[in-house]
Amino acid sequence: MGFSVYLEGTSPLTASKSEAAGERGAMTSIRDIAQAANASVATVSRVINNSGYVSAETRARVEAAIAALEYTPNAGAQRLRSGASRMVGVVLPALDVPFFAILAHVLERELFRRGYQALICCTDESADQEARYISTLLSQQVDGVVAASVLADAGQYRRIADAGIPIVAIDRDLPDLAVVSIKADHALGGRMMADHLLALGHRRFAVIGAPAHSPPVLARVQGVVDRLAEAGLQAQIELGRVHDFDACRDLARVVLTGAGRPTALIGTTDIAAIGAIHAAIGMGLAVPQDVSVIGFDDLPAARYVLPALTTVAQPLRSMAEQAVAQLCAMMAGQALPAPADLALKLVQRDTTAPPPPEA
Amino acid sequence: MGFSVYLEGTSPLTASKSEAAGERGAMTSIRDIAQAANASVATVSRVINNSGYVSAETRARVEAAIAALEYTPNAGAQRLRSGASRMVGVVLPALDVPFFAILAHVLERELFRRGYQALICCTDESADQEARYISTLLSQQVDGVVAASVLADAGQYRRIADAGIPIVAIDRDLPDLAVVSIKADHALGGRMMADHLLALGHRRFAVIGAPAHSPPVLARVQGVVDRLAEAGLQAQIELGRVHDFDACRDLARVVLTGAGRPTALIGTTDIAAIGAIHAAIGMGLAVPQDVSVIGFDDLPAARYVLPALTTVAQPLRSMAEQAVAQLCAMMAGQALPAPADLALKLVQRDTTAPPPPEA
DNA sequence: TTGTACGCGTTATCAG
DNA sequence: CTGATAACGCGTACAA
Repeated sequence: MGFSVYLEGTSPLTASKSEAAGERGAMTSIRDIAQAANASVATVSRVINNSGYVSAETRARVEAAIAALEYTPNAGAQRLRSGASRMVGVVLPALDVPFFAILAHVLERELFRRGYQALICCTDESADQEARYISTLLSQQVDGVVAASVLADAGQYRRIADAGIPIVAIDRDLPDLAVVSIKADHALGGRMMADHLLALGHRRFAVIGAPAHSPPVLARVQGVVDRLAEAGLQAQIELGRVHDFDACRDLARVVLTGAGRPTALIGTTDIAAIGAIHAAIGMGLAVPQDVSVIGFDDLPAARYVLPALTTVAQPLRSMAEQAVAQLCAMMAGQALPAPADLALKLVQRDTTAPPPPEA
Repeated sequence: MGFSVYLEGTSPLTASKSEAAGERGAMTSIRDIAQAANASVATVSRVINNSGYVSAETRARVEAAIAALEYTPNAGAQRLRSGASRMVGVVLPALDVPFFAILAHVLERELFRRGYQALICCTDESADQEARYISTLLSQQVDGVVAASVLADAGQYRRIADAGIPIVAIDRDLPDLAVVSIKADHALGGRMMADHLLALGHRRFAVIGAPAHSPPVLARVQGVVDRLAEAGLQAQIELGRVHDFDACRDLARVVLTGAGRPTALIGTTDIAAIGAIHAAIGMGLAVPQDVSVIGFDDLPAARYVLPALTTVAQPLRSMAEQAVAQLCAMMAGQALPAPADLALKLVQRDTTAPPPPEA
């Protein structure tokens, strides 16, 4: 009876609370369902987390109450208590660029499959933005971070690493931070582009594209340069600052206008190559009869152009999958899985052919 | 002196805690900086939130401590305390589809600009996934939701609405849920496509594309049908289930092979139209001399194809901006801003021309 | 102007 | 097997 009196003392309070559901409906808490199931909060917690012993009968009562009251655990409270948020920050420059959109898509999907929510952060290539995003991620206590940012400033990521949060870098390095870095061999990719065109018989090359501040892009260019040097050849190189269709097309136009017009145009990306195709055709040149064009990435757009673009495919989706696998291992404190290979592949379509006879 | 003794009593505890920073570094809390600044937690909180009175001197000390200890507020605790998470759920089918990627990009950027973190959820068009995402959003206590999902099952969103969380729908309706819906006039868009081709003199039409379960797509088709009916004409209609380049190309190929070949192909989206161009050219037909093609959306890819695609542009970015503006007003409990108009625009490029003479 | 103390919803520890 | 209870970090009445 004394027990009953104690309950009566607290219940009016709870009643008045559920009454005040006016604006932001007060969440039904573990306590509400404890009361409804005639159990203690501890027992309810045990049911929810499958931890400790709970009799089948009690469990049934609790589960019924959970279903009836449409209980949803409060993630904020769980996080406060446990320190883990089941959230992962995904930092990238933009989503309206297919390369990063595809990356983000696969990352998000794989993370969610394993019970993590992705916190996607678009830095717009602004260091300022990036710093603010990092603060947010810290504040949100993310359990891990995937960084696909192009910014050179690794300083911000030090704050993450210092907090003991594991980081995986995609398509870039994060020097001095003990992290995993997932990326294709871009220098090799450059060599592959040059190789293909050399084999077709080309001797006059130009490399056009952007963005010049991106390490992967520069690595590709270097690969081209190295391979051509081995053949005793050089390339005209025109790199722009912004990675934009129009800008790349204009770059190609300049290259095609100069004396000793190249017979092979190497785009640093598919977009650059597509711009080059437009430039050539706009000048009355035939692709690939007058000029060959090759790209890099093999984005969906590579198949949309006519003629369809020959390009070097990057295993974007595998990269994302592998990044998640590695990060999850780090977050769980397990041994890192062996890195699967990220082989590049030449995809020959319709924009490359032997150079015209007179060249 | 008694004061000093009191401090000594508590400090060893704090010291031992910061020592145990082993695995997941224990966050520096408001208490740590209170101690460092020789102030109380209340004062520190006041400084952080700019609420209540704080002397300039104290404020300076506190801010110095915050900077020195690299304090970051614990979002989980803030949320637990305040009930607001400063997070917004963004539910869409996929990110590897440019239409949604662009939407997500602008939504994310605009939300962050206003202090909200986007929680991007890709449902992959699976009702099951969607339900699980909704649970997560509830669990995370998001302050609002933007839904661009294609799923017809509005039932899940009732759970959100029931929790008193404001919802804005983009590019779809959410019937029976008192929400704002941001979308272009797709029926009018269909009419515009038909109008343009009729004005050029076309009389034999086909509509091809996907996905057939998308209300906006169906509205466009209906617009085409209505406009053609006014001209006493009909169209052959072929809608597929998956919205995929190859599938759409195959659809167009079938249409172009049949008797009474159409002179005008209307794609339900840019991707469908691009597929149609490939089909036509692959069959030896010239675009636009033999067959005209028009698309819908004006995605970047519309400019990549050759010839460049004539299409009806949808103000994607304005839609996203407006969705955020509306949602923020709802979350702040303010009056909804007047909806700016979302005018469609015909973008004439190189895939439409008068039909061939013999037609 | 500043400090104390309570409670938000959870989980984990400890008694029963 | 189950229940009471102490934190987690923060914001805020209320007291000083």
